[in-house]
Amino acid sequence: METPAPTTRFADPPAGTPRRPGGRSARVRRRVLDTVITLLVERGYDALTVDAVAERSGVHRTTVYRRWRDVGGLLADVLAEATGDDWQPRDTGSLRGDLEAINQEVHEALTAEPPLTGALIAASFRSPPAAAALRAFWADRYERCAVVVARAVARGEAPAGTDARALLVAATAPVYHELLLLRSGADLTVAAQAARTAAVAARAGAFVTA
Amino acid sequence: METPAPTTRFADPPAGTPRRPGGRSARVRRRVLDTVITLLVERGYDALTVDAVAERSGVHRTTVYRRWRDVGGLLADVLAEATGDDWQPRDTGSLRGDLEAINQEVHEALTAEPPLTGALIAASFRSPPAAAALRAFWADRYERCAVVVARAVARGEAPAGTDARALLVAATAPVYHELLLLRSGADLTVAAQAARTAAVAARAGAFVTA
DNA sequence: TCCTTAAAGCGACGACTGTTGCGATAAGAT
DNA sequence: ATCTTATCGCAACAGTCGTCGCTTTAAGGA
Repeated sequence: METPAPTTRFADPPAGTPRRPGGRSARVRRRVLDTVITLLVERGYDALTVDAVAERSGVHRTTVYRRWRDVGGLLADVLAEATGDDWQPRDTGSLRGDLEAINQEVHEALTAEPPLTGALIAASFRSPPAAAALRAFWADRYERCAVVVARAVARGEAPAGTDARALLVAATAPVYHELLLLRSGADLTVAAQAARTAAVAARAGAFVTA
Repeated sequence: METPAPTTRFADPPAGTPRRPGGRSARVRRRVLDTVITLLVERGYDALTVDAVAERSGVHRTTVYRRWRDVGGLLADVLAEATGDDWQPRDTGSLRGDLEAINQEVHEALTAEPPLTGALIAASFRSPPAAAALRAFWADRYERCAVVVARAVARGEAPAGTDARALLVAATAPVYHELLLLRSGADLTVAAQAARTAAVAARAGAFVTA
């Protein structure tokens, strides 16, 4: 004659936001996320299973499944934690130089071993939370890079009204495309070439929208 | 006192190339590949398991596993079959128009429902055969598109020595980037904008390598 | 300090994945 | 027509994935 026990717990917050975020939950979260990074670095993406994370971290399988649902959820949480860093684009003195510097970092991230970025992207195709986290990460990055365009406009390297995002996408997209999709064994010249092209197009006013 | 039976069959050709490609093997292949496409269209990528394909096609699980190994192998075979079509880029009379037409097709492919292209790309991150097939497909497409650049050079819209592949990648990469990675709800203007930018850069000689 | 109950731990389960050994069938050569 | 053997069908298996009902622990409020 009591109220029936709820069949599902954790109804409202789907993952990562316990209503008692204190001591134990915090410790569990920390141990799990640390383990995710460790496993990813040591054994790569394919070895990153929920079971492996659970065993290695000493947290029970069921707990991981309930709080993070799957590997994508785990990666999303790791990524969310990493998004709030203090990264800023370098200031090299020219638009082309700035874009080249950005593209070099993109190139490094995409060719790093183990392929952490690649793992996140692969996961984003299977897990909506991972996709959302990655989208947020990139939105943040592109926003911070807008200052590069502002500086270029101030120097007269691009006309006023230049669409910063479009310019940045044009500069970086070829690097992602070659390395991630076409998987050509592209070296750093791709990064430089794409940056140069975007700078030329910007000067010609190709990114002025209105 | 006979030679011991080999424990593994299908040693040399890993997939899809039986040494007796005749009647039965051909029928099995056809039924399986048709089923892959059907399932992909009807239920999407996540429902595309080896078991589902086996059951639906009436071919035994074991046979599918032996010939195609996994879902990636199945998709790779489907893709290989689709690569040999007679596709050609449209001739609109201008570089910008040609690039726009190409980008429109890319846009369509990436936003099609169900997301067949997306499924292939997702699979390419997990299966080397699928990745190889996709790479071959794109290499073929970019090669066929080179004629667009040749026409542009002939019309004087780009200087001689323009790197066709670099130009085409610059034109198309932003569309893939926005739709696949950034997942912004980008409409066709992205396609047009990227084509326009690439055309401007080409005219300015941004793709002349030497 | 005590109480309520959110969250973690536990064991078992059904479903699915991929493999193996063996027998049955038929492709392709003679 | 006959024979060899590549390929397919079959059944059973271990391993993994994700879930569920239940118990135990401890977070956070009184």
